[in-house]
Amino acid sequence: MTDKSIFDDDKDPSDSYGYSIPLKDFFSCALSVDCAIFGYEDNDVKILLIKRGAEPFKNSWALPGDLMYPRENLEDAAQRVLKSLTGIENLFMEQAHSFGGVQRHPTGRVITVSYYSLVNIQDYKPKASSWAKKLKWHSLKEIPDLAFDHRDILDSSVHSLRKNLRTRLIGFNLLPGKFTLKDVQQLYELILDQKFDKANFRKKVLASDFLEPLDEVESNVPYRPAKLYKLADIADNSSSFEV
Amino acid sequence: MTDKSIFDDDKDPSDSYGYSIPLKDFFSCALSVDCAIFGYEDNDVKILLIKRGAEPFKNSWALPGDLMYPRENLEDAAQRVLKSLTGIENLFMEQAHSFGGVQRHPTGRVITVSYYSLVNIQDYKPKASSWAKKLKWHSLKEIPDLAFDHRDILDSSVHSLRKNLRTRLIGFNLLPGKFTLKDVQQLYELILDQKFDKANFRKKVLASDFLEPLDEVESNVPYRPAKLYKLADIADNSSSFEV
DNA sequence: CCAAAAGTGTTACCTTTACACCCATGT
DNA sequence: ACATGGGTGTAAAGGTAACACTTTTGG
Repeated sequence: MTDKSIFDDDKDPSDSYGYSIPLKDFFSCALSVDCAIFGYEDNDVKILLIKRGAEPFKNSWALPGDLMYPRENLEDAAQRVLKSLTGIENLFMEQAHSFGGVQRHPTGRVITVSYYSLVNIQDYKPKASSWAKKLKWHSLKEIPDLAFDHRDILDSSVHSLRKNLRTRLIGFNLLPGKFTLKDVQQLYELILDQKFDKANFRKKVLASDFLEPLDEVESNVPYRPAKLYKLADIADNSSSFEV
Repeated sequence: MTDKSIFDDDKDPSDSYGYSIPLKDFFSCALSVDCAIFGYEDNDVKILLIKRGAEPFKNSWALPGDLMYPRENLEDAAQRVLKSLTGIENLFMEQAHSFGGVQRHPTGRVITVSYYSLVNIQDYKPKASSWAKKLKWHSLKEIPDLAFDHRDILDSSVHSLRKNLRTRLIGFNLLPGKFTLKDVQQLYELILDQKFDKANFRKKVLASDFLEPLDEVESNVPYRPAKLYKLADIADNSSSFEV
């Protein structure tokens, strides 16, 4: 690990061109990426956690995350790490926030960049691999103690999620390929912790043209089956939808 | 600088606990912070740039930014660097985005975290210091070539600024201590590149309770002087204001 | 027929928009 | 008096919220 002496002579270099500590001492940090993958199932929003099989924080639950290679783009690192630990590939993730507390990693100075995304749990069957011992979708209502400052990272990701759900299309990512309008409404109510009027919610979501009606309805329900919809092809991440 | 060999044996470590390259090789990156400080003057939004007096990109214009010490919090680094290069102290800055392209810094692997803030140019008299040779408020309309990927960082900061201006209070930071409603409107029109109806804009901004009227009016104007306002004490960064 | 949830129409209310008009001041 | 920009009122248009209602299914 980094020579401890680096830490003992931080001085203000601002009075000269160049630096008062050797340039190489600045190049002693590591970067990591942490992925907050939200899923939706049983009318509940869940977060994908792994059980760490490696030190530090061995056996603790944590967000899937790992060190970035020195010659790897941040985005590539996020993709690689997620795939390596959970098997999930090619998932678009959005950068959320960077965490740079000095003491946040016991091994040395590690700054982490968090990414988040939303998936429908039915569509992904993640499987623990590499040093991830276990993997589980945890309800946001019961989050265990997490490694490092992952609780802060998770909270910050939830915040980004809520903020973006109001203005962007990302919410639909959580739903299965075919879904009812009620599913959409329940999802929004759950994430935003807010009730919507059924008639008005439908009008708004249908008016947005993001949904394409299918010639299909629910089956095996003891009441009038609801029409099924899919996400319209034209809808992309830049489309806006205000609830 | 970092031993080149680190870069030549990046391998996928996902098949074993631990890593296929020595742990210390991960700790070979540097972090930097870059500050996008927006100012407002003469009905124009400007960005504070420094002329670099040190390699690399010596003599190029750049956002004020520098390497973070290995034992320094990110936020502390942002404050220190801004003060060191421009003299501006205790300015609240918001984290915007992190940039981690492999080739973005010629010296080695440097990931940068950008921060931004808004100030009223009248209130700050920044002065180039440390390795900043010169310092200048540049109109956003005429940005010179910038060092590193600072153009991308600037664009991303402008984007964050616009996004937040619509829902948060930050816009008022750009204004002097006393200002007219017209000043507010011009600022919003300028940043959002959009015209607002005078009567309606006034109603909205006054209804928000963010402004406190002063017993004072403009002077030396060849027409009816406008009433002056100041930002109300109760208004904080969490207050919302929708234009 | 009933229960349950899907799905729709109507109205009252509120906000936004557009625009006209009056007001205060320096010259 | 008049030109200039400050400041205000109002009515039309549009969107939102609330709620009652009809429809379709399984039992």
